[in-house]
Amino acid sequence: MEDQARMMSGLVGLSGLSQADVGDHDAVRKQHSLGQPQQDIGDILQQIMAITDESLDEAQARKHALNCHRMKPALFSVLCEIKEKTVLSIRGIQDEDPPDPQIMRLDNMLLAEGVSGPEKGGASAAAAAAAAAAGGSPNDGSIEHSDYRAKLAQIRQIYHSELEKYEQACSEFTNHVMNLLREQSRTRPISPKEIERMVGIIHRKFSSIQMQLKQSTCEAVMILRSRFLDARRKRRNFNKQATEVLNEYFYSHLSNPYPSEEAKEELAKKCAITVSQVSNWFGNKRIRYKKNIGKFQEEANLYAVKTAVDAASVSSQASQANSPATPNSGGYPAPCYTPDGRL
DNA sequence: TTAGATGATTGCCG
DNA sequence: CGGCAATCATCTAA
Repeated sequence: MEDQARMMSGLVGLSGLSQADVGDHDAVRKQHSLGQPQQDIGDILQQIMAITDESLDEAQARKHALNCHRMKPALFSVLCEIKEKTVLSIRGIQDEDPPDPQIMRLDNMLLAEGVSGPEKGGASAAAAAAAAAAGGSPNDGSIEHSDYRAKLAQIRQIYHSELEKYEQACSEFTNHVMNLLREQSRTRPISPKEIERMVGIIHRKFSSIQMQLKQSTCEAVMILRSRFLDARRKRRNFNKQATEVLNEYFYSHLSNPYPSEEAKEELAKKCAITVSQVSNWFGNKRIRYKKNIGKFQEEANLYAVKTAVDAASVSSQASQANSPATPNSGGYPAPCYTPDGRL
């Protein structure tokens, strides 16, 4: 009966019940002041429970006494064993997961984009070079290039500072928990193995947070890339001189406006654009000219005259007869190109 | 703000 | 693979 009362009083601190609800306070006090704990486990438990009822100094003294008790290590290991067999064994199984393939994928991508790799790495330079090669005149290209690099550097900086913050928070928290558990292991059955396991759990939690960071960084990089590498979004009209050169070629080869590979290269060099841009231009030009020859008539005449004048000036023979109003009179190919008229 | 111009892309064909 | 046709996305002049 007395034992029961002791146990009940011990529970008071934990359950929040009032002393009046569980029994005679003075009787309990008397038990506490009995001095050295008895050798049976029930007494030790009782004392552990009773700690909550005592003042801090008293509690510390009692805690120390408990720690020094010769039964303590045995009891501790038994309780740890019991705990291990029940809760932790269940948890232990699901904790053993292999390295996440998702996070490896994200890591690889960030490395490839030059975000997580070494500063100013080759990867980012390569990506920027690809951006420059993707389109636009060299001038615009270099502007986009530096803009792209700046944005990428910004993303990289945010990524690294966030990562550092997470790592710091993780290690701080881990230390805190470890200290707490070590401290509590003096009064609770917490084995080093369990502490280790807890650290593992914390690390997993933080790495899942890190994965979110990596994921959002990847997204940001993808958006950046799509914005800068999709040339359609950053289309620049060719400069006047380039258009002039291309038109000259087109109208002076109206009967067969299909420049050879060499001619394309030549034109590309003259216009400071890529060969594929030349191809695009001719493809667009042919289709649009064909669709509406009338609309291009004036332009055709203009370039016919232009070419004629150029040729005439080379032969140092004035061609006064030619004027925009009287086109196709210089012996140059008339705008006779038709869809079927491809020679 | 908007219509037309224009460079790029995509899908298909021979 | 080169070219055509349709279409997209952006630029530009009015």
